[in-house]
Amino acid sequence: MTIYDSVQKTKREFIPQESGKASLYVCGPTVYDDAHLGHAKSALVFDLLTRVLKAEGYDVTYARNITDIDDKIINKASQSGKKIKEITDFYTDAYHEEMGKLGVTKPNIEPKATESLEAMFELIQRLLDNKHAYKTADGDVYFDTLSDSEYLKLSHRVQNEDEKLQRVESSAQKKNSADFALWKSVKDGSVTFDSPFGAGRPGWHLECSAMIEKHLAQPNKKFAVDIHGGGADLLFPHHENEAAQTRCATSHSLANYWMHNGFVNIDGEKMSKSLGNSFFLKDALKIYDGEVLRFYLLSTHYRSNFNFNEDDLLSSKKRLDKIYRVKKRLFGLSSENVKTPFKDELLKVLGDDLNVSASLALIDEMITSANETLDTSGKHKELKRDTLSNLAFTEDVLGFGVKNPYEYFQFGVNEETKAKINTLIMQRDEAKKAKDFATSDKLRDEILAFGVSLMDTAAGTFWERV
RNA sequence: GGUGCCAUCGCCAAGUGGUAAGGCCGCAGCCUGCAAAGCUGCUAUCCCCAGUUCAAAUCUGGGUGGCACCUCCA
Repeated sequence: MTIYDSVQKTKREFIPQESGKASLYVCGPTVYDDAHLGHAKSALVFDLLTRVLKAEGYDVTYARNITDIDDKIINKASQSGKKIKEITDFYTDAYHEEMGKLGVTKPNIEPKATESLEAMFELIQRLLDNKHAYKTADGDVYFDTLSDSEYLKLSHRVQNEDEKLQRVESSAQKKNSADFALWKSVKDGSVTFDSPFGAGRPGWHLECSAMIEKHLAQPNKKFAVDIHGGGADLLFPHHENEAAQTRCATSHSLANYWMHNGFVNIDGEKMSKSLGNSFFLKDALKIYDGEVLRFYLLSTHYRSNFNFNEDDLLSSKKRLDKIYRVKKRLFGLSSENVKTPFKDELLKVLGDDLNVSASLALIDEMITSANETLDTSGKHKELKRDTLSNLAFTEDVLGFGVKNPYEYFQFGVNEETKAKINTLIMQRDEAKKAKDFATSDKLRDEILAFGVSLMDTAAGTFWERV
């Protein structure tokens, strides 16, 4: 497959370091608040990537971290009076639950910062030993950006000379304004971790480098991982700094391929707390089926910025509905795995840097063609078999159409309402049989008032939530 | 100010040199007791200007208009 490498800024054929295996590391959430649509987008994109890699036959090792040491977490703890772990556990659980609803497959490895401190210490020590890091009088440890000739090559940034040579006269005692903390000394008695460098907290960038070394990297390889992913905003400074640390502390570079997903905006504006327009997943999931959100968020190319908009979401839902309607037409038939041209084509377009749009066009064509044939009389045994197999493949690779179709269409309708609707449908059927259309139409209006639509089919009358 | 990205039908959105995928909406028809669903048909020459080429939405230059990063951020 080909992958757009956001560092080389070009599409590159994916060639893993170890034949048949692919390693992927993605920056996960800092668990101090509810996950929003942006977190969902990132998780979905890399979930899709792992699914496609697996479908192409790769043995994928996928790691996504949980940042559970962070100033924001500590602030939240001191403000709320709750314990750190109470907060991080709560948001970690919530994250897992919400991602599950979006159909995001769990990573193979999900390291936490608090469980990776030893690896961080080791990395810091190596950087101190080889003079890529220094201690300040305050007890902080900084990475010396001037010591790394490759610094800023990743993000293609230029630092002007004045800025570069500017000595920072603050209490931090940084040599250079671009230097970043590997270890922050904390003396006020608040949350600290013991380390060979004194009590304090690790720098954010260090986490990822350390976890990659600990869980994924093989020392004799040129790159620590095949692919490193994350949100577009992480390229600088986060990934730049990660790459610098790994490059200077180990014998290999951090990643061979870099992938960055675009941002999610709400009605044209960036989500932010100051604008008060953050769309949290927990709220979105109350209104929309998780799979609808999955479909919508993945419907645009991962590198583009995504503008979340309710009208577009509804048109995405209608598209997903079509998958479920054909599933309904074939419901209950046993499926078998057969080779079809559709599968090859689907994998081909998804293998082109995850061209989801092209894959959706293929799915729509496949469904239309199946419906067209099913509309004509006949058994169509082979078509049914192939369509079921195609749908199963779509479920595996894209995660679309994984639910029971009847339950999908009844999302958000409570049992009491379902019972009422079913009673009314039975009454309407009797009226229809008696050709009492005035009554049956009146009953239909009553049913439609529940916010559902009705479909009379050969197999009976079905309803869907509108 | 520095760096970079983008501009395709009413809306969403593929396509990076050979003559515009797909979806939503809309219109017409088939089907239906009537609907709904499904199916069929119809709907763009690709922001502007100049250039390269036998050939450009796709390459180059200029312009206009959006956006992102440069501070924590998916």
